[in-house]
Amino acid sequence: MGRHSCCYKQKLRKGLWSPEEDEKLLNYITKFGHGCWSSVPKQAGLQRCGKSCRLRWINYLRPDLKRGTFSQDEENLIVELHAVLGNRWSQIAAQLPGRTDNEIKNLWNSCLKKKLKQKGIDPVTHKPLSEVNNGGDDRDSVKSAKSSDKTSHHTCSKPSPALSDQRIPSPPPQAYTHQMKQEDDAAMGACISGNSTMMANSIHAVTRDYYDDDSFNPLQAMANYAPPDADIRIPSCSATVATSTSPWLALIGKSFGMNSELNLNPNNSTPMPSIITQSASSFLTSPVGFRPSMNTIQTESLAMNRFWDLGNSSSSSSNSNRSFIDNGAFSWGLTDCNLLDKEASSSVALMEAQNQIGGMKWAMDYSQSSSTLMEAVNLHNQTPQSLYNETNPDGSHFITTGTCSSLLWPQQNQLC
DNA sequence: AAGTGCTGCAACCGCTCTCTG
DNA sequence: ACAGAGAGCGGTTGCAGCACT
Repeated sequence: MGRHSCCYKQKLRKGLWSPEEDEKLLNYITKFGHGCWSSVPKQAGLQRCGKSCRLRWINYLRPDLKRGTFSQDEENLIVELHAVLGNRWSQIAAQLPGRTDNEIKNLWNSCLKKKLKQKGIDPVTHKPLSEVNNGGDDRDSVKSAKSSDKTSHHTCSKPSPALSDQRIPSPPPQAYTHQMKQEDDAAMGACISGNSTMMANSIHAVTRDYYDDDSFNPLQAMANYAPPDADIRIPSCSATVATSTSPWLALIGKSFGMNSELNLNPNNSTPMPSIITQSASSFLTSPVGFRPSMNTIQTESLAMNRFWDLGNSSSSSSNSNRSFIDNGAFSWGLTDCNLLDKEASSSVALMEAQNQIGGMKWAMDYSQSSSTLMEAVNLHNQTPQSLYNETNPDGSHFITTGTCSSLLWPQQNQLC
């Protein structure tokens, strides 16, 4: 416990900021920028620590802040994002222009949690409260009940860890066998072709990689493995994707862990819960991806030998074509929903699915053809790499990489 | 009018990560 | 490789203002 080290050195003001202090800070940063925060208070003539100045600027003085109450759309988006990202307030805030993480965090703790509970949804797991209570582990609810018997919200104890706090451990080293690849290929193919029986297997195939259970959440994993400055984009645009035509959506819905009873039969038109549909559809119908940091790749991703695809399904009824580019870190999901559409392909001059692996950059040029063999270029040594147009059991196609696979499966030549 | 409890917001605290020397 | 400083994040607390008795 104690004050930040910089505050020990001299007697610094704490507490609320006066209008004069605000003006000094605003004037200084407007003229000179903040640069090194620790030097800001001195330069600006403030008896504050740099940390306090930074916070005041970010949460209150920044000119691009949108003040005022949150709209219903914003609240909905926060709930959706929280379901995916957990208490990653800064990442949630990144999706809401003009809003700060602190603001969103306060809104969540003071308002949205209650609203969800009133709707019978557990704010931690985003599952129905009845389900959570049955599990007997609704710690947050228990605590809330206890604290409500007392005095104020301040008596709330530390909430149970959200999904985001449950860091996904590095997967155990695992040899990648021919059989496993075949299973994965079949599973992915099934995922694409909409074969319901095989799709069930595909879920298993995807999740089995790391945890031997269905709790694995690829979106959560993506967020967890992403570096703090990662460019994770979950655009708010929300095209309608019918679950009946989008097995991949069903897969992601399952992976969200929000509805374990999700019917995976693509011919079944049972609507998904709206929160899943919206989250998943917005996720899937827009370019999504992030650039893993080198550290991430070196320390975590390269230790894996299997990865998942984060592409998006076609929003049309066609689920036959799909591109996933396995590159050893994550399969980049930069495939636009129309990318493989022939008419649209010409407009996509260069859809870059670029990543860095050990200093190599990969770029996929989709401008040549949308349905035949494509070329990937290793930018590092300019070596063309082949992409293969593969055929699903039902005759539909999907695209996968050739030589790139040696990165995905580094032990390809030493298969068990 | 005074006391009490509740609420929402702003700010602080401690921790972790990253950068730099 | 290591230590220290800075930046950023999420959890927590302090407090002003409001509602209610």
